[in-house]
Amino acid sequence: MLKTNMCGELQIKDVGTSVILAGWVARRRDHGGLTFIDLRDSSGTIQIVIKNDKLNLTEKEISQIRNEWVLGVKGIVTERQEGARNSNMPTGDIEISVNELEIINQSNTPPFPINEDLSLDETNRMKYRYLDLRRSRMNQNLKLRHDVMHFIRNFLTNKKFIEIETPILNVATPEGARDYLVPSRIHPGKFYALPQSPQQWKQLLMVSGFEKYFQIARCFRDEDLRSDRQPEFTQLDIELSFVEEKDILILIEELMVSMLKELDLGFDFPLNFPLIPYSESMEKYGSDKPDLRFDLEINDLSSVFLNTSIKIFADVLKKDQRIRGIHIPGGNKLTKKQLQEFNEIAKLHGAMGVASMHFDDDYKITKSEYDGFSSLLEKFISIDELLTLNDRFNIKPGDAIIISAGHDDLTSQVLASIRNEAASMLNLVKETDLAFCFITEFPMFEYSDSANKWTAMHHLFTMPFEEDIQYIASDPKRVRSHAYDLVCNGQEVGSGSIRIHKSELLLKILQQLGIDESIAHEQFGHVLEAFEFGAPPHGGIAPGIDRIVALLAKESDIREVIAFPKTKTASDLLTGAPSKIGTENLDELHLKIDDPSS
RNA sequence: GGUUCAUUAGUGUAGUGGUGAACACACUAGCUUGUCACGCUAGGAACACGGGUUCAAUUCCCGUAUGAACCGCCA
Repeated sequence: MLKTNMCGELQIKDVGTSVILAGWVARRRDHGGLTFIDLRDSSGTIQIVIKNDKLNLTEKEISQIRNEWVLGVKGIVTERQEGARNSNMPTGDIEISVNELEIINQSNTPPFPINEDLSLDETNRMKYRYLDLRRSRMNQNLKLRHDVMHFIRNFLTNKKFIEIETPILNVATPEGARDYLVPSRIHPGKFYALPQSPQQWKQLLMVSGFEKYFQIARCFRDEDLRSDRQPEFTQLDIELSFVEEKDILILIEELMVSMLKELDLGFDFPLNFPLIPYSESMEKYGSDKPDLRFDLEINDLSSVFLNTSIKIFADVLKKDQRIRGIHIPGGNKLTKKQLQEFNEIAKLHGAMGVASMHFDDDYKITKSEYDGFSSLLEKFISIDELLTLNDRFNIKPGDAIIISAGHDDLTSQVLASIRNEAASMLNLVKETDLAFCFITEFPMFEYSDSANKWTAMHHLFTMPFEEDIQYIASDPKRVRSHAYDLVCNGQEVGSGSIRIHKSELLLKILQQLGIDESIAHEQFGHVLEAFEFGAPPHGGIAPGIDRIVALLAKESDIREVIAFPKTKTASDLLTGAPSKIGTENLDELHLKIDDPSS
C-alpha cells in the first residue's frame, strides 16, 4: 500500500502517530514559507501543513502544486493550535505535519471546479464524467446507491432468496417497449434483443422450483428518455412461488421500511403503505402515481351543475362527460401568471383550458347574496351552485377552485398535472417526506388508439381477477388484474403482478389481444410449454433501483445516481457511443446501412 | 416524431444594433509562516457554427450542432 491511513478517518485520538497518506489536492493555501493543503481521498479530507524549510522538496516545487494533483504525504498527526481549529471539517481539530512530500502525479487544470457544488453544463459533466464523479455530491450519491444495493442483497438473502443471473442476449418480443437489438454474426439476418426486464426468465425459474428469486438486473428499453428514464437502468427483480398479491406487497413494504430505518437519512415515511385501487387513484388524483405528500384531491362536481346555465358545462354533461375540480385552500394567492400556467397545462394535454374560481379575503355568502367571489364564470353561475360548492368544500376566504370539464381521460391528465403544479407553487411539498403507497387493481387491458386494439396494460402474463375472467371477451375494460405499482412522491418506483401459471388462461388472454395461437406459440411457446410441467402459482415485483436511490438522494434526475449515464439522445459523451463501425464489421454481421442523413 | 428553452474567457454569471464586452473563481508570474472559499500585486483568456436583414450583428431573423424541459413514446 502507498498509504497507511485514510484522510477522513483520522481522529484526535490518532495525535502523535506517524502516517502515510495519499490523495488529491482539494485546496491549497500558499503562505510562502508555510503552505496548507486540504488532501482528499475517498474517505474525506484533512489539512496537511507544509513548513517549506525542512522538506525534501524546494519551496519552488511546493508552490507549483495545484488542485487535483496527487500527493503522497509522510507525516505526524498533530493537534491543531487553539484558535486554528476548523469546526466545519470533521477532521478540523487535527492536521498532518509533513516530513516528506511526494508529487505522485500532476493534473491538468480541471475543466470545472471539483471542490465546489455548482450547477454545471451537462455536456461538460458527461464528457468529463470521471471528474464530475470526484465532486462530493456525486461521490455521496454513488455511495448511497451502494448502500441501497448492499442492504437489499442482505435483506433478501436473510429471507432465503437467491440471486440468479439471467441472459442479456434474448429473443425479441413485439409487445411492450422497443427492444435494443444485437445482430447475430453466426445467424445472418437474425437478432438478439437486450432484456427489457428478466420477465420470462424469472417465471421459468419459478417453474424450476427456486421459489424465491431475486436479481439486481440491468434492463434496456429503446424509447425516448426522460429525467426518470435511461436506455439502460437497474431493477431489483423479485419473483416468488406460492404467494398472493398481499405477500408481495408486505415483503416490499418491509424491505423499504427497514431499509429506510437502517439508512437513517432523516426521512418521514409511513410504516404501512396505503393500498389505493387504480380506479380510486384516477378519481381522486387523476393519476396512477399520485403524490401523496399533499391533499388537493379531485372532486366530481357534475352534480353541482346539473341544471347550470354555464353552457360549456351543460354541453359536457349532455355528452355524459363530467365536470371535475380541485379545491385549493389558500389558492387565491396564486398569481395571474401562475393561473395562466394552469391553462397552458390544460392546452398541453389538449383541453380548451380550465375554469378558476376565486374567493377573496372578504368572501362572504348567504342564501341570497355573495361578496368577494370572482371568476370568468361569475355571470353564469347561480347562487345555489355557489352555495353548494361553498358547503361541500367548506370554502374559506382566500381559497380557489380549478375546474376542468370533459372526458375523464382528459380531465384526469389535466387536473393531475395542475394538482402537482399547484402544490409546488404553494410550497405544500415537504422535502423530507417519502409518501409511499401501492396502487392496486389495475385494469387488465387498455385500448391502444394507435394500434387500434386492446393491449395488456401491465404485461401478458398478469393474472386477472377470478370474478372478472368472464368479461375478458365481452367487456375487457371491466377486467381487473392482480397488477400493482409501488409509488412514492408521484413517481412509479416499482411494478409487479401475480402471473398466470396455466396455459389455458394465457391463451385466452392472447386471443383477446388478437394474437393468433400459432404466433403465440412461436413467440411464447417456450413459456406455454414450461407451464405444462407443473408451474407453481407465482408473482413478483420489480422496483427501480435508480429511481429509489434518486428519491433517497433527493435528486430529481436518475442520471445523478448513475455513474455513467446517457444524454437525452442516448449518447455517451465520454466514450462517443454509439459510434460508426467499419465495413468489415458490417459485412461480418451481414448488415447494410441505409442512413437517409448521409 | 413534435413543441419550447439554452449556448458569452477554463468555470459560473452580467451585458450591448456602433467593442475598452463586465464581475467572481480558476489559470500564469511575483509577494506572503497559521490559513481553511487565506490575502496582496500584475497578466493572459470569451460572444457555438453557417446563412440572412443592416451602413454596422455577439445582440434581430432563419438554419445546423449540442444540451435540457415537455408532449407523443415508455411501466
